[in-house]
Amino acid sequence: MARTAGSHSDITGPRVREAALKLFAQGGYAAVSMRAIAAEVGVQAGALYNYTPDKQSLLFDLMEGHMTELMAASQDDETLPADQRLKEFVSFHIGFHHARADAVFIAYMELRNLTDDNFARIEALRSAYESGLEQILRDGVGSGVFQVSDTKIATLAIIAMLTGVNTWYRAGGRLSLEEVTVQYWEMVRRAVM
Amino acid sequence: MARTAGSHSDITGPRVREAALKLFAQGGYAAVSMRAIAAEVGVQAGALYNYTPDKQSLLFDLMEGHMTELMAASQDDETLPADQRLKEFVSFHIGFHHARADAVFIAYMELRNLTDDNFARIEALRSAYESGLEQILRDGVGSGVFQVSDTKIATLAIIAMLTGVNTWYRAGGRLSLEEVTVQYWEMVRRAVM
DNA sequence: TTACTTTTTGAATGCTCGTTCAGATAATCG
DNA sequence: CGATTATCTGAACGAGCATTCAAAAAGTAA
Repeated sequence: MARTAGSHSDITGPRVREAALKLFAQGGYAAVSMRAIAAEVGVQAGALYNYTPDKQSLLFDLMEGHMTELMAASQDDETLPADQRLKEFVSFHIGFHHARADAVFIAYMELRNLTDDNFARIEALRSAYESGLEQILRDGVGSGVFQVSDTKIATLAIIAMLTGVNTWYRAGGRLSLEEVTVQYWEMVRRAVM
Repeated sequence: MARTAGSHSDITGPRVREAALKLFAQGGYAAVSMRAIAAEVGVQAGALYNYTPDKQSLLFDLMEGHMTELMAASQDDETLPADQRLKEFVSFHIGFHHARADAVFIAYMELRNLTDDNFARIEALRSAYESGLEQILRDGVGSGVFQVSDTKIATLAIIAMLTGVNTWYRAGGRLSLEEVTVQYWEMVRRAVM
């Protein structure tokens, strides 16, 4: 046997990334073997090297892809009042992260497995995302609608709080994601207004 | 060579646990070999098995030890007003977690490397700790000092926010831990009162 | 000192790891 | 169709993995 019927890089490539995403999130980068990823895809381990030069690049590509998507998806209309922008941020953050739980998990847990260069690039993206929120807070303080003594700390606190939803929320539970979002927005609003 | 000069289980035992804690936090459970732990201690890998039946038990003992310490250290005087109890909780949580950053990191990151039984025991401890905070919130709602519509969600949100300090705070930075604690208490207070 | 216990070494066991590559088969192109 | 390219297999490589254990040395107690 060699090339298999129906095989095509347009099909196998995405499946490799999906399998790696799922398995890395499940067991952690170090604990997942290339053979395990290959088995999930349904190929032999050697075939993976048509799609990534090595395991480390596979991890980095997943993380960079996630962070880039995050930056692309986050919108902020600076002409709106700060409280409205903040409400939109809360809603977006919870929704986006919930829809990509595996990628979020990896992006937070596997930073230490990146080379220094790769780490710096991911951190730059994360920092840019955080700056978006901080700008909202600063604008709100400037316009007098928020009372926040340290916008940097408030930024980190809010993001940690919102991202935490991913650790416990499961669809089909007591509350819908919309109800959860309402509750978090209420807490965030009161914390800064 | 065999037994080495000065060797004693009262000395080597703690050093094994310290080395494992440090290395697990640094590189992750799966990425750290028994040989690496042994090298950190200054013994051969075989000697570790005088102190743990296997690698998995070493991880579990560290996590259980951390969670047990956390439960033992957290105090809550139910006779005090709820807002005072909450303030004390915020201060305690930030301080305790900062002082044990490695153990906290492991306790949050390595849950998936536990067997089902061990996972259940750690989760029970975590749940008990969270219940302590939730009880404060419920009492505060009962006495009218807090306005919280869902104490369970508020509990999870507050803990995520406070634990997040560990991801960015480093001694010697712009703010002291006391200043950080004041800021977080202000946000928590406003979120629930 | 002698007998006994505690602690460690160092070698060995059987696996699994990431990665490479020649050869084989399928898809595609002219 | 035949020629070329794309994709995958299967075996192999050297290395490192967790764990075991007999033997050796150090500590301890009589």
